[in-house]
Amino acid sequence: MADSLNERSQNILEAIVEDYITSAEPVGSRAISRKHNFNLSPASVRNVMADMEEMGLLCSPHASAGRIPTGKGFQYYIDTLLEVRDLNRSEKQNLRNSYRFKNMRMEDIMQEVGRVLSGLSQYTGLVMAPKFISTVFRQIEFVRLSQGRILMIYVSETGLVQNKVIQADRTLTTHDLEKISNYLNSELNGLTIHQIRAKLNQELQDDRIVYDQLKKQALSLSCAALQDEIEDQLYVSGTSLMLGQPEFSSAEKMKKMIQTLESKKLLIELLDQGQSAQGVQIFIGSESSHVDLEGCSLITSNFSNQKGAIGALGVIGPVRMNYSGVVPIVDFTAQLVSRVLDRETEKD
Amino acid sequence: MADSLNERSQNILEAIVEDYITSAEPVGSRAISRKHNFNLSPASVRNVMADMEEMGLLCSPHASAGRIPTGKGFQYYIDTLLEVRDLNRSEKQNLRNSYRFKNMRMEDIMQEVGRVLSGLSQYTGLVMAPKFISTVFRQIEFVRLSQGRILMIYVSETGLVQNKVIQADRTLTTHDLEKISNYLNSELNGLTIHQIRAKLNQELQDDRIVYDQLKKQALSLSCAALQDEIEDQLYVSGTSLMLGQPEFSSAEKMKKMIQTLESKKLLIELLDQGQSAQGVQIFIGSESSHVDLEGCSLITSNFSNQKGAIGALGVIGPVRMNYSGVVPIVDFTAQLVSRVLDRETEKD
DNA sequence: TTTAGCACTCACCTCGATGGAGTGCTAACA
DNA sequence: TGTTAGCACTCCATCGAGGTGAGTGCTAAA
Repeated sequence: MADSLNERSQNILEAIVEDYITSAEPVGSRAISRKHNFNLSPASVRNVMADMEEMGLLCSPHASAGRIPTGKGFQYYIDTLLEVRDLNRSEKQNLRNSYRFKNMRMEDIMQEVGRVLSGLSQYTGLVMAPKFISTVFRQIEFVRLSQGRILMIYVSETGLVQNKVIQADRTLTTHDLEKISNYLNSELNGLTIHQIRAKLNQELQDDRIVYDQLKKQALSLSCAALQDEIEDQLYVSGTSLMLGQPEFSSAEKMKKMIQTLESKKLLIELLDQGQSAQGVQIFIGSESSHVDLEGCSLITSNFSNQKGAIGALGVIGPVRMNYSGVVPIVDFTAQLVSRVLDRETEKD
Repeated sequence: MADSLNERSQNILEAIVEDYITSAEPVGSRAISRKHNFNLSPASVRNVMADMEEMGLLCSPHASAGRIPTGKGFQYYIDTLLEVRDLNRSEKQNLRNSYRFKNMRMEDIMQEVGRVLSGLSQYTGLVMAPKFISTVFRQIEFVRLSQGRILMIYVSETGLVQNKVIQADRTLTTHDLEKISNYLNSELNGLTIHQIRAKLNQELQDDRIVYDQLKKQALSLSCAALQDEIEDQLYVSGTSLMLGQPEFSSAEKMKKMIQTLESKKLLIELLDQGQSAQGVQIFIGSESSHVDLEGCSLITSNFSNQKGAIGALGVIGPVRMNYSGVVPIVDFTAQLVSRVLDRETEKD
């Protein structure tokens, strides 16, 4: 995309981005020429900077301030210059020890992951629980509520509990429901929601089913229960942590950020977008993408167990984020969570 | 508590509080004497104000500013001067129409209530779901996870689903679990958790139980499942709304507020405190109570169905809150929610 | 091609002056 | 005795002037 830079320009861009990441202030030519020993005078650095400003990689808030990287500048840095090292053994062990998953519900695990992510990164942690449609069936139960409504409780193979209220035939007795759930539990065990839906559609076509009362009721109930999507669950933690960053020092910007995090919709959308990708992804909320995320970056990774229950986790913070520090944490955490999901699935 | 005020002082205090509620700025003697037709000169008003300042009901941010009510001043206003009118029929109908509870899960209802409360009040809505211990048993199910862990799913009579992972005897088969849950579902139906715990303790004393394998297993499992508390669930909505208030105009204060709302612990504590009370309660977070809530007020009310499932809802905002507008909303919403809980319980 | 030098720009800080809102006090008045 | 007009006083907010420092762009020399 950007015209390619020669090595010197790259070095200078890298230095500017990294200085800016730690200081959050415009970086001047003198600082660059002194701190990093390029053996270049400030004047030379200025020339390079002027070129990069023209290319749209840098900008200056006003005439006599230093330069700050633009969204495009950060993008270039991330695509070309950023070197992400793997965590070493003891770092991995530390990270593992940060997480306490013992005897936790799936919900608690997700929340814990968010909390740790945000604590380690000092930004805001995001975790999207495995999507309903990608989960594998383990068990379903029905509870009769008043007025013909039925509470459906679905447990996925990883122990994720989701529930939903459905309107159903008033004549169904508790005993009927029990028979139906028994039937479904034996029929659907081990299938993904995807497969289940295919199966349901197929059986809907089958005329013979009208003769089997139980099957018919089971079919209509499971259609109501499993055909529609269930809303994604997004856990946001450490909102206040991120607000310590200088980019949110003005009350105005802080409020906007909170609004964005609170509505969740946009975040879910973004996490969805990276769903087909493998490994860590970085979104930069510059002019291009959504207005509400201007000035923010999102580092995410998917996690999934072997059967394919797909969720996502990550960290959202200012564009001026410590990428080299946060990326490996997000990456390894996603691997850890994937492994935990697999452990849940294990038969003993 | 405060030395009683004569009528004129009361009128002036009321005027000051109400002016301050709408303007968020210190109120001067001239404004009071002009806008409200007490037929008093500013000088007279000043005399009264000076007295009330001495009594601790007012204070002035600096020598040449007007007065603002202190926490104590607000307390006096709320205790003595505030007149809360009931909503009229059409207002009630409007409020009823704001809530869409149809085919919603308990969780969704709680969330919806929070959203509407915050939307109507322009402050932050809080809803604490009925406490586990106060709920009435409807159904329990067990799902085997890996490594001898069992997922317990508990549904209360109002349709509130709670789950928990317990460590149990590895030898329990799915079939055993089914028998146990059937047994428990018939034994415990309609009992409160309170009653169930008493029953469990009693049976633990009973030696004969060792001879009945099923009963023994059921007992140990339900102890693990129902004996401990389950964490309270608090729904917080409209955080960003409240941040529009001028008291949070500084980034510093905004951040503090977010932290308080995010940690939830303190809020749950406060909502718990009002649990024995009836009707609407108002907490003023002045010097007396917790530091984190300085400058905030909390308007809450409990809700409960006839069987006693107790939760709480309310609104948190700056001390300078529109009490006369918000109190009736909180009050009537609590009544509505109570009625919804009862409807859930109804047999059809 | 690089660099030293220099003029220039602009944010930021401080300082002092000004104006306005509101108070407290005092003395006069009903 | 309570109320009020008048007045001096206090303090904040705003504005503009002036100085400072960081950093730039340009030019000419090495």
